[in-house]
Amino acid sequence: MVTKQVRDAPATLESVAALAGVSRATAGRVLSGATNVSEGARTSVLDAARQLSYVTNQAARSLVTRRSGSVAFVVAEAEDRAFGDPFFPGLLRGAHAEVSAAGKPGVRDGDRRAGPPALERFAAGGHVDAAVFVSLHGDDPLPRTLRDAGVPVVLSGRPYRAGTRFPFVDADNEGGAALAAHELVDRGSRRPATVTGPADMIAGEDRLAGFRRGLQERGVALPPSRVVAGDFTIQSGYAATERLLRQRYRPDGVFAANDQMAVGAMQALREHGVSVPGEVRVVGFDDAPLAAATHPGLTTVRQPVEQARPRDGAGWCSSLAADPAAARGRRVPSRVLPTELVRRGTT
Amino acid sequence: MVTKQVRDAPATLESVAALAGVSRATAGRVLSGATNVSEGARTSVLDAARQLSYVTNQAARSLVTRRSGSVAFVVAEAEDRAFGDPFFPGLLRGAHAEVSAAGKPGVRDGDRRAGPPALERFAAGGHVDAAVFVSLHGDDPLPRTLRDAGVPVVLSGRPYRAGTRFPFVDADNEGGAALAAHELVDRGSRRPATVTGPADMIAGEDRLAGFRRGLQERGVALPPSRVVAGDFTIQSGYAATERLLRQRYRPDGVFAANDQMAVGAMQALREHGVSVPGEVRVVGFDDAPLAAATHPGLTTVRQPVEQARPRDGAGWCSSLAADPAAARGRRVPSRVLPTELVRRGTT
DNA sequence: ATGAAAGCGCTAACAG
DNA sequence: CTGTTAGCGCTTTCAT
Repeated sequence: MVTKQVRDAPATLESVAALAGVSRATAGRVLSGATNVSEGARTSVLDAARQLSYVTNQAARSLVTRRSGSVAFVVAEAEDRAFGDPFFPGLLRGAHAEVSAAGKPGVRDGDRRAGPPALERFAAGGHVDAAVFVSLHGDDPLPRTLRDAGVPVVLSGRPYRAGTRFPFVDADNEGGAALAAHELVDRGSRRPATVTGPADMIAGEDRLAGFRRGLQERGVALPPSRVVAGDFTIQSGYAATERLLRQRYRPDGVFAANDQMAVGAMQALREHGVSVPGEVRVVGFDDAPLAAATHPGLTTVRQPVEQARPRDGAGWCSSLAADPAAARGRRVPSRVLPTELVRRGTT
Repeated sequence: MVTKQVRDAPATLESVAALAGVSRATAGRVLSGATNVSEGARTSVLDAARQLSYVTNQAARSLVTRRSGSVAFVVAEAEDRAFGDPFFPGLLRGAHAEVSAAGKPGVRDGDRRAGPPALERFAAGGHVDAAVFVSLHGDDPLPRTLRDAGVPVVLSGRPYRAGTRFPFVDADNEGGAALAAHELVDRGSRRPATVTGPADMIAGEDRLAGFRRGLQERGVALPPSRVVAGDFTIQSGYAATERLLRQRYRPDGVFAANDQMAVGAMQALREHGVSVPGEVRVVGFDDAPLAAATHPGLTTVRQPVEQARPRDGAGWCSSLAADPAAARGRRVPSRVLPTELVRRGTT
């Protein structure tokens, strides 16, 4: 007597082929979408596959194709900040959307706590077809290491050292910050100030540079006393703003390099009895969910972190994920995404 | 002339064995940490491996062991909320910490947007050793589907239907909410109100139940008019609180079912000129980073979402990840993690 | 258009 | 303790 073993024996190409009455090769052709198969064979294979609820064994496939079908999402960030920053999940989400749109089953997200060696081995071990680096600090060697190991690498955010020619995708931080400067001045601020991001992050630097340029274009000065350092947290925005308020000539405008810090700034302002936007105007950066939730709503610079990506088949990790071979060979072009001012109540 | 091909030919067990002068089997034993190998063999294999910078090919290994070494992290959540909620990255991070501590290389995170069939196929295709479900709504069928497909499943959060016996890990939402009720009353509130979470999330229900119980224990009533619905967003907390403030007898205490809503509540209160904690006391839930950043600091109920996990070798996905075979066979015990009140300035 | 056959790199018996 | 021998399930020439 023959017993059907459903649970214990997952369907294989072999079994599907048998049921369909064709060879394993043909079954494989059908299931991997080759064109040169007769109609008859195709339908019977497809039927058999459905009947056996066949799913292709990725390990076996990877073994021969030398592709894993997933891309690493590496967060090179102090633990607390990465996960605390609302910005980061958006990126993850965008990556997801793109990758799955490209027909890849999932994103593999790495973590640096295990230490570079672990990650390196992981990536080099054929686990991933490519790696996306997010929120890089300073001059991290890991991207280079991976690239040297043959893994295509894309950076989210402009690389710190101009020398290392990695393809990247970034928002136009510089241009967006200039927009913020214009807004502040055009609304009447004459003594604008800024709360910067951490010095080792290129996004922070770019935003400061852009803010400087924007003010200059409007003929407004930015003395060093009105540039205070933050680190992208709410608390740092609060503290930096308090420092600003202690000055003899209080600023009448604050550009915070991200929304978190802008929220902290608003709290400090409110507690010191300073009206927003009456006495001090505030502009943030990112257009995080938080920005729409403050009262008054925070005017901010939107970057298309996730919104723009799913619609955009051309760039970023989608190009990587969709065709690792191409990425491996050709250059993936870098892209700078446009930013725009979202005017709410704080200006 | 012989040319060394470093890049194009990744080292295999074969090549390592050859260089070390042993058989492939012995090399394999060494590299997978078997004990029954002579010192001599061990060192020469290790040397050869280092020299060739050998990394084991996971696909090949998976093919034979039928293990992938990764666990799925499935977020069954309305897109916006999952990624907007600061709570969620914490979970991801906790999962990461546990899984990598257990020697697994990474977490595979799934997404439901591709649709259940895709995810199902993915998980059933031998891609993952287990699946962790996060933030389940209502009575989602997917966990059952996966379990039926032979994938061990663990739920983060108590399952909606008591009937389905899935192992889960959850915070003591009920107990924590009772703590919040006690705090409010003990600090002087006599007309406490609550902003609830969405009705289809068990955590929201549990918190409401716990709040009810806590008040009852203090002999304080909770009329239906002081129970308003929110959906865990800042905005909903703001709106719900405004509704509360329009009532004839204003509440003198608000328990929001999460910190986001508590922040919204504080905004509404402030805008209506209501002092916190002077006229109205506020308590949140989660102890999100946001809670420490408000002014005054938000009193809230902390749940050990991530903190407790890495230290705790026994539970949750660590047990899954560390030993999928055991999980597949035996029951993974469910666990309810303790909550505690974090007193800041709003009570 | 289809089948047969040869591995991909690894692990797991099984002998020695 | 070590080597030999089989495959895991799939893709891919190469014939047919």
